[in-house]
Amino acid sequence: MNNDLSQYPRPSVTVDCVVFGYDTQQLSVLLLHRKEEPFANHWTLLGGFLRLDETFEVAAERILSSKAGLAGLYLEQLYTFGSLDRDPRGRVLAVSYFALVNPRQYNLVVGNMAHDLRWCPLSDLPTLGFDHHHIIELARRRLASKVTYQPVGFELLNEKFTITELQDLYERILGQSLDRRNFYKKIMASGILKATGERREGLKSRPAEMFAFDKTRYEQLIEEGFQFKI
Amino acid sequence: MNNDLSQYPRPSVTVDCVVFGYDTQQLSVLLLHRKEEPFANHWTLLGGFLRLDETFEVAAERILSSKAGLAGLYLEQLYTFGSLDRDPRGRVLAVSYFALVNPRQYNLVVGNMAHDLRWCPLSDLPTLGFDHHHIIELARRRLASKVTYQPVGFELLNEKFTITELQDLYERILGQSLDRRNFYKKIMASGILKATGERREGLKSRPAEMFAFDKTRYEQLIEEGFQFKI
DNA sequence: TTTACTTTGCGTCAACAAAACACAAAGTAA
DNA sequence: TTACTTTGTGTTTTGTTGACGCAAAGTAAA
Repeated sequence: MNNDLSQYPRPSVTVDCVVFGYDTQQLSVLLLHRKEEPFANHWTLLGGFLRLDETFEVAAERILSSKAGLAGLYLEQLYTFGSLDRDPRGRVLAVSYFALVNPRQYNLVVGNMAHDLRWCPLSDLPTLGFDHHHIIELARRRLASKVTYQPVGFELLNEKFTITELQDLYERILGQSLDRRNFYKKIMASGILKATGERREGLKSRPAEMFAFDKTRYEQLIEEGFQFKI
Repeated sequence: MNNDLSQYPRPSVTVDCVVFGYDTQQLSVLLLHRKEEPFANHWTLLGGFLRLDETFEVAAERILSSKAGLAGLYLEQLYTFGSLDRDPRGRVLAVSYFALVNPRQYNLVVGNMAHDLRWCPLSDLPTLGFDHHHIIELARRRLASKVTYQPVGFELLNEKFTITELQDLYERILGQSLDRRNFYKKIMASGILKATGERREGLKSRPAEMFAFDKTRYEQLIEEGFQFKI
């Protein structure tokens, strides 16, 4: 290493976000329709160039806010992609993040570049630009593995939800069906939900009790060495 | 995004490697004593600037080879660090990798910059430059979690080893002691070891049988849906 | 108001996996 | 021989998971 950084050629670096949303019983990602080259008229993840005065997280928040009007999301670094040919313009690294959001709690605000912005179901993705298919696939796997040992899924639901709703979300994330009664017992026994007293009304059968994620209790349990697991 | 990359300021990017080694019943990392600023006379991870014509993996191999004479190691991306002040020279991102190596199988070749290069026990690390303490701590946790569901530890041992040696390695990685008999049964039942017929001689008690990791068999088992677990 | 139907909440039981522990066999050291 | 250490295998106890039964609480229709 040398003390003068300017003598080394530097790559461009983008921060690309895989924003997961869950609504009407579907797991989706937020995609943006590009107008400019490269990959004009292709769908891509929300991304942008990292500025030298911001961390990855700050860049991700700027990008999510300016391109979709989203703020304060759960964010986690996923992986950094660096193949030589992933961007036709030259050497561009992508530090990828994944985010979880409840689409009902935010209105999408399309940025001033006026691209089309849309929730696309994971089960039916369009052709994507760059290596974004690859990034989404990795994010999907990471989410599936994460959800089994950390209560992250709640970010995707309304504040109050029924156990059945929670189970449906888990089944979509994991891609497999779970026994309703065992799931119920497991999640209740974990102690991380608090009853709200309310019930989901207006359906054609017995109204289910609604619960909320008890973050304080969860942190307390973690302190005591408890391990969340589904 | 714009088609001309040159208009955006670009960060420098290094690839930094956490090389784990296990020998004489200790888990160590390979560290390099710096002579130049910044952090002259501090110990740091093996790292170097990414070149525009190489992937992270190629860069890691170049760095490990040129600075320590190591080649063909098990490599895995760990995390990308990007805080604003992690390098006093300016904005430098670090794409970190961790590597596993059996110190007995390689002779360290100190690079032509003639730094001091040393295996430092994880339990007794010196003060490190940059945020490398932080990187090592993350790598340590990742290795501990990985070793429970993937047979990666074998990279750290000789080709042939006894079950007791394997258990000692696991105990050091996990930081907890395991029941000898249960460990023995579990690892044998997994089917990923093949007997060599040889025995560890010259000790003061019953000679133990030596085994080798059966990679072919492991891949076959994975194919059948088997899940490795300790 | 009765009956049929759906979904919820809770319980049971068997199968399997993990943790705790007993012990003989195979070597070395005195 | 005897004492000692470590290895390889077995058994028992405990805990967890998966499969499934069923009454309770609601709606819809007769």
